Amino acid sequence: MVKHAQCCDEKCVHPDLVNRVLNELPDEDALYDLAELFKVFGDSTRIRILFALFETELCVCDLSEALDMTQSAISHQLQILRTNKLVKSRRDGKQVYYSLADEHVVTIIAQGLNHILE
Amino acid sequence: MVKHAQCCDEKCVHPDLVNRVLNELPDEDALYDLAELFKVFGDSTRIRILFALFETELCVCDLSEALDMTQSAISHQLQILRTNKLVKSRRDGKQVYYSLADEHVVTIIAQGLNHILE
DNA sequence: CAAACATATGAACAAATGCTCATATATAAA
DNA sequence: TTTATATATGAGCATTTGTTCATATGTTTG
Repeated sequence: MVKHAQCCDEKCVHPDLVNRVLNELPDEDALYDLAELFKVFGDSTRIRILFALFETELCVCDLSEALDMTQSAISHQLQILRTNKLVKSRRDGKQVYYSLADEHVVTIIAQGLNHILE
Repeated sequence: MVKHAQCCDEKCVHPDLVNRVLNELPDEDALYDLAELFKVFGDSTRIRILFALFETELCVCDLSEALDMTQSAISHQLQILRTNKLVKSRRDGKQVYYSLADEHVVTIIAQGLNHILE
């Protein structure tokens, strides 16, 4: 078997461009956080929860019924949404009501829809 | 062990709201596609690739060096980005150059950054 | 206080995901 | 045409992720 040379072992095709890119790239932390944020939107259960909350605040029980899913599954996903500051909650007696944390959520989803609908 | 009643076995807390939500929810296909789109943004390697392409088109080799990752790893991620129409490619000799497919990519990432930066 | 109900959460498990390694394909150069 | 280089891709593997099940926590009611 022949040992192939790896592409770009040395400075290769466009070292100048590579350097420019490296200078402009946001720091690792920001990139990681950004990916984490989009990861939260990247699940259809969570997207459905967010869409449901477009209308109005809802308690866990309502969400569970609207999306036809286990209360436990919904609660787990709500925790992720809460941790990432996409929803907020308030308790009223036995129920806990969830609502969108801010307008960014709507804007981000709207941009995503734009792309989907071409 | 006591058998606990499940929450919402019957129409529960706000059946009216639940119905309204059900009427307004986009169809399953759209929700799935939307989640798929965000899932693509939800990985820091792919986010870094997209950021790198903010500057200029780059060949696989450049990306591989800029992000300090295997050519194979980059190619695999580029395939995902291509499949989801977030980047486009053109061949020039041995190199294949990648660039952003359209402005939506920039807009979506910008909205994400807004949320990160509070 | 005890019982009932709404929600939260840890553990376990199956499915999805991202990387590596080996290799295939495409183009250029010798 | 043979060889070298750039990119693409399938298989394997380790990690992550979403759901379920059991149970804990918090609140109201009797």
